[in-house]
Amino acid sequence: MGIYERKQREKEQRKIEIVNAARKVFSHKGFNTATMEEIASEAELSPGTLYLYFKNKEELHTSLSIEILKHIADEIQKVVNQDISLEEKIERFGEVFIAVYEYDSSILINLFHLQSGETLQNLSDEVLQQIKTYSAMAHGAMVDVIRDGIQQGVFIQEHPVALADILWASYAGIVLWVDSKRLLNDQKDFVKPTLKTAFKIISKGLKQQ
Amino acid sequence: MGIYERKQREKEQRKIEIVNAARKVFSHKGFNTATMEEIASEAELSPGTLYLYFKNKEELHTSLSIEILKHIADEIQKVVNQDISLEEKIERFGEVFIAVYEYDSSILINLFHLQSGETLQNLSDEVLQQIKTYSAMAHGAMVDVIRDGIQQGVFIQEHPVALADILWASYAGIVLWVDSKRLLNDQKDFVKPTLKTAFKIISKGLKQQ
Amino acid sequence: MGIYERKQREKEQRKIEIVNAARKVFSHKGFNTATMEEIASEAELSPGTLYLYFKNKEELHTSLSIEILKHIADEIQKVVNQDISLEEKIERFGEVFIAVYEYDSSILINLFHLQSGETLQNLSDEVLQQIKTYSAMAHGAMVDVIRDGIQQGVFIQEHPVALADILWASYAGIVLWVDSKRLLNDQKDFVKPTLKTAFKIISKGLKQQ
Amino acid sequence: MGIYERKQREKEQRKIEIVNAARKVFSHKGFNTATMEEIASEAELSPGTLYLYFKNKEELHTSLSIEILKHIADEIQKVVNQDISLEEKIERFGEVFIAVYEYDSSILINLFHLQSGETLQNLSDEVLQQIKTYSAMAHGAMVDVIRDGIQQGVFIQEHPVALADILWASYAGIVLWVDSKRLLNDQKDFVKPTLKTAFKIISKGLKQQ
DNA sequence: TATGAATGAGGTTTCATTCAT
DNA sequence: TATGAATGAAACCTCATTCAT
Repeated sequence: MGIYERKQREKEQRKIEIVNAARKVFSHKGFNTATMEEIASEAELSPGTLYLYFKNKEELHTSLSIEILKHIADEIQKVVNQDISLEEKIERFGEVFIAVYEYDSSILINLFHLQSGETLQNLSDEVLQQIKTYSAMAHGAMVDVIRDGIQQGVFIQEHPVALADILWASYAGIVLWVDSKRLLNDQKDFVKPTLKTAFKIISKGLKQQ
Repeated sequence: MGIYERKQREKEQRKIEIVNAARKVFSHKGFNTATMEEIASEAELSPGTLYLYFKNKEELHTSLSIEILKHIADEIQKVVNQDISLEEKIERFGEVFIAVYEYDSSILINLFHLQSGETLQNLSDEVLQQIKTYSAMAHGAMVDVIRDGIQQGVFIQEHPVALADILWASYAGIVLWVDSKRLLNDQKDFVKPTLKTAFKIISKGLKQQ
Repeated sequence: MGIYERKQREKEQRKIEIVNAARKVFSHKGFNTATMEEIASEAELSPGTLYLYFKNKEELHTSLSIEILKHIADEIQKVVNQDISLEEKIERFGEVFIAVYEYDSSILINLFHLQSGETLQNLSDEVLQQIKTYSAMAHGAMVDVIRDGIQQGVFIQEHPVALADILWASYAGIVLWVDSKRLLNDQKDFVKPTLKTAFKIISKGLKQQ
Repeated sequence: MGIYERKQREKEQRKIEIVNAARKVFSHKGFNTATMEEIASEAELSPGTLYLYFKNKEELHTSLSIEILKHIADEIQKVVNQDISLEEKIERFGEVFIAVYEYDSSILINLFHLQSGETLQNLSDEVLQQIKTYSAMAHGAMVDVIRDGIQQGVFIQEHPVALADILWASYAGIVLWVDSKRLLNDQKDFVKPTLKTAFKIISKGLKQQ
């Protein structure tokens, strides 16, 4: 491994550390309340250093969403590759969202944040493109499954992209909402069963007949 | 009408004007980017005046969500009272969300924002209580329909509160998500058909058999 | 009594009510923290009305000091008229300050406030003149006693005006200081004995031999 | 000197610069009228920088009083260590206050301000503790002198702490008052002789017989 | 005379971002 | 590359004061 590659890898590593610190702080405080200084301190770096790796606060925040989009895309692809029925795959997609939620419950809020006009308008074209790409990847795998299902007559006859959107949105939305109810009610045990039920309903609704 | 009542009504009117101005500005700019000065200027008032009617920026913003929660609760109640089948009611609930979305597409984002931990933690108990109340009202009407459906064997056997949550969350989430795709793609005409499909899927998933 | 006199008297009465309310609020909160709205509310009037009687907040605050200066002048005059020895009069002057302090412990702070450059520079000439006048009256009576004492060889040979200043300042300063120690220590019973001792010391120091 | 010490010293230096600027502006304008922007500009810094060194305006202001309390404590200790009679020490204490007054005539006003309830209630516990500490140090030295004097039968038999309070308060109060008369009368030369007389009176009053 | 809603200037404070070291 | 002190713009919010009624 040449010196350039090593440096490159160290740089990549440092970036990951920052993202991890950022996730911790953004999760805890939310976008507005979190400060760059806190994130720097969590990453055991100085504020200035963050700006060597990220153009500004917004893009640091966005990188969290990109990271998770990548992760979701990967996990969904794994489900697609499994040797199970299409219906089962649809249900497993839901479990991907649950896993993401359990890893960091604030992350889906970030995803929705990201999509809000306020945020989108302030992003650089480059980052916007990244989001579109990874988003498309994650969706793409879903679309494939659905398209297959339609062709085999297992799923209802609708535009597969629209169906993938619906799947994605309702899964993400439900996780988000159920989580917010948990915040309001301070009880936690209903979260997972409710989500399971939700995914069953959606997948049932998708089926032909 | 006495002088007291007139004054009271004027005051109420003024509050509505402020809320309208706030909606316009928050929609356009989002919570952070919007400034109180802009809102005041939109309402043709001075900044200080806003604070005679709302304790701070946060509560002004929240009042938008409360307003819409009230509206949703009303509309859902209207659907409940209609002389149509339970299945149809479920689908009409979706149309309530579409109507809200068409009235002001940013408003559902507010609702999700509102439920995020970041916001909830900064709210006064009084306002928090209001949110819980209206939220409960809106859900309550849904729960009634679902409970009836379960008893009549039309809907699947699950906890009706959980089902209402799922319904609400997936409807709101889908509207939100589909809207964000519109923002990313700059095309609009797929929004409504996609939503319609979504609601059909959910309501189908709810049904017994 | 003509209608003009009655009106005049009512006006005077209203002014006293405002001053009383102002004293209560300023005592409790201090000059900066107190608001005109609070004072108005305490006086069961509207904010605007205060401005019919006082040019601004500063002058309303100053009027408290003028009021107390008048009061001190009166009380000191009473001591002067008593049929007691000059030495005793000097000690009784101290009791006047104690009485003022017991009536409203914040009032001597006001007096010192008043004399600070910050305040003096913002006062109208008219009010400034009033202060000088009443201040001179209060001092005048002291000066008379001291001048007599000097002539009778009871007090030390110094400029009587200077001695009166010293008397006034040390009495006021001690009351103020001892009160502030009370605030820091949350104990109260040492205040009066300490003051008594203080006055004894001063009056002893004044004496010839 | 290592790099850490240099930085530490620079930081200390910067703090002193800010305090100096603050003293100048607060002296000239008083607490309310002075603005942080003015102080920053006087220190040739930006407003934000002040907040790196002081939590808020109140604590910056208070730091002036703490500084002077320290100074007074030192100077009084020096008097205590001098090889002069106890009576002389008492008179020299007065000169400490005169010197402080001549260094910055507004500073004793700050000290009295500080002790007023309005200010004390808004101070952090930490700062409050500092004030108590330095205050106690300054008083402590006075108390020692007085206690000696009582034991030697030179001073009157009273609680030495109370006597120190009286000494402190009358000295500070007199300086303050005499200064305010200067402001009202626009003449200056009577200040020092009056103060001298005052201290003579007090110290005479303290003496046994 | 009294009201009290409205004003709007201006203050404190925060914090993303920069840049000399 | 990393630092972290300094920046300074800009936001929120307060409240003394005014003025139409």
